[in-house]
Amino acid sequence: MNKKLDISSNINWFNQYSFFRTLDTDEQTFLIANSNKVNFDRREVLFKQNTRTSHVMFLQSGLVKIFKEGKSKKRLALKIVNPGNFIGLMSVFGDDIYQYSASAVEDSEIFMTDRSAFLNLIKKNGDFAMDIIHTLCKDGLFIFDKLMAQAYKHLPGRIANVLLYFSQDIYKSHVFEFQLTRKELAELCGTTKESFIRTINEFKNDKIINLNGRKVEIVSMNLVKILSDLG
Amino acid sequence: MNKKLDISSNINWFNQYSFFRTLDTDEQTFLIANSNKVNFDRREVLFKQNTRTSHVMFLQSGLVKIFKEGKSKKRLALKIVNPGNFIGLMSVFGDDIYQYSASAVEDSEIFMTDRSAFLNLIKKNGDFAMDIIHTLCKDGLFIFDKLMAQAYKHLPGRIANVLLYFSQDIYKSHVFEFQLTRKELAELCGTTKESFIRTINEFKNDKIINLNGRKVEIVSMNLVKILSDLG
DNA sequence: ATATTTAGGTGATTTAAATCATTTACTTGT
DNA sequence: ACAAGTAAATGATTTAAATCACCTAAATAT
Repeated sequence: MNKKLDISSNINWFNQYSFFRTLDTDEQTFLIANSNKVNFDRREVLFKQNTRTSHVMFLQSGLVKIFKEGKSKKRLALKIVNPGNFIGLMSVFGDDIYQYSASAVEDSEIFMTDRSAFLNLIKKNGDFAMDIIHTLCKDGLFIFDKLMAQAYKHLPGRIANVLLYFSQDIYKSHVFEFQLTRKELAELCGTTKESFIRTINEFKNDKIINLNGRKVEIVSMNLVKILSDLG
Repeated sequence: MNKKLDISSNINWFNQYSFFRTLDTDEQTFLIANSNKVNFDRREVLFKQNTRTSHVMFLQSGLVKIFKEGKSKKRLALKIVNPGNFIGLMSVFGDDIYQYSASAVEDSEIFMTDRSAFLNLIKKNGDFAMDIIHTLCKDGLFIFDKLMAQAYKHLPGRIANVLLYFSQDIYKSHVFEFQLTRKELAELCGTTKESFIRTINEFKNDKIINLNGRKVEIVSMNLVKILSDLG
């Protein structure tokens, strides 16, 4: 599950991700020397809320869910992480303890870097630091948007948000297949599975989407956007 | 309202704030040379959502409210900024456009730095960059907590949160005076003024707090914590 | 000084969504 | 192939909080 990294074979995939673009060859070599690649199976936990932070994780392939657990097994999913993005940066550099959990939604390859090595690169390379800062800001603004939606949008609006999120950010297609259960989707909308099912089936009955099990087709992107907008 | 800064008189207050601790004398001089001090009166707007970002703002004295405006004049207050903290960093480095507004809750002195000069310091001084990263992470985690509370805590729990927030983070006392109207306090709890008034008056009737206009005394900190915890 | 607006407060009513209960349809493991 | 567990779905009921309507008390403007 955990393997040492060979430098030459890794420099290549580095350059496809904008994050490592700012690192020079020495820095890339240093990063690789202080990292491992770890594979996680679907549903495996990457890290659990309330455990100590240790590594910076970068998703190479697969799909990862970020979620928070509260009292009486209530869960709220924050987002789904796409390949080419960091996982849990906010906790690693914000607290010694993870403030949320992460689990693999699909089989995933994670590039794990020692926290202190990553910190060295940030301190040494200002452009790299700025990329990280930009990402953290974007992430923060995303959460603020979710907070606003949670406070003021009704369920149809929040479900429309999530449909747009999957279609535009995750799968980049108007047809896709959820890799999450209804309960998990409900957690992403900040509601219960029953309410989620009822409301998304109304979308289906109103022919705004086609829904067959986990297969979705957005029939009227326009209506979904209007629903999201009106809240 | 806007005055040029004299270097020698400013180096002093710099050192009382941990943020500028990592800057050497040259960097401090550079920062001051690229900054102005601006005063805002109570209720004046520092920046408005959907306008272009331009400066990094640091609160020297006063109190500032960060809030987002949605459809049909719905507002959600994110937080109250204390002296010694940056205002709107997340938008300045996350987007060209402010994603939220800020207004002075009390008369406030703002130290404003040109975005590009601030960026230079981040790129040049890795420790400074790490401090900024740490702050952004903390801010992000704070919003995530609010999101969780908004999704799963009932109003009494969210009001208890806000009471703890004022008492522990803002005023650092169990007696304090709100500088906000009931409507603004409601916006900080993600509710309406009517619901806020009803619920906080229940706290008063149950002798958990004393409330007289805007004057608050937390009578049983323990009960407030329990209410916050149970949700 | 008086009018007008803004803030604080209360009661009655409605409403969105949670909760509870149960059924049916899939997966997953042995 | 079958049992057992998990996921999806739907109806009935309850509930927290929004909305609506109104009133009083301060604050601000003329």
